[in-house]
Amino acid sequence: MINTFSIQARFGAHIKKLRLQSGLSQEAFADKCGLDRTYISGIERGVRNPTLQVISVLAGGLEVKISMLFDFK
Amino acid sequence: MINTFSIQARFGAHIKKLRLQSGLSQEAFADKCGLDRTYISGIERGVRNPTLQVISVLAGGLEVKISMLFDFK
DNA sequence: GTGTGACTACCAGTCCGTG
DNA sequence: ACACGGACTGGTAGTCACA
Repeated sequence: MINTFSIQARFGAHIKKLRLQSGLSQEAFADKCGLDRTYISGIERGVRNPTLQVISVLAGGLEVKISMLFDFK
Repeated sequence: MINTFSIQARFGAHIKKLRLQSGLSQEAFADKCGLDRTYISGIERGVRNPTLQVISVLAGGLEVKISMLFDFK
């Protein structure tokens, strides 16, 4: 697959930024998304590789379009 | 997690559209991405739930920004 | 050139906990 | 409120033969 490494790290950092802008804690955000709190933590730290469905859910939880989650790069 | 519906189908359709606009066959596209042809097929048909890393590779193969892969919706 | 079912190894995602 | 760990289950990555 040979990847494009820090995509997870950059994605996670961006998610964190958007979450903080929404004034949500990781826990509140996780609840809103219906995901596990530790999983959100992992995503933001760049150690998780979320699927399309999860990315979609994250966008929903942040109340933004998916494309906005990729407004870095 | 409760599924946010046909996000996969819509994503796949959009990938297909972008691929055709690039004049690539599934095979050529798969080669360019370093992925299997049948895997691309699955994504375009909406039966696969690709991860962030795969999505990143797809964007690279199409030579577009990731956010452009979500320009639907 | 593409759709599809089946397959194994590995990871996505959950749940328990700690500091 | 968050980082980080271990253990677990189901789903995804990646590939094949065949239509």
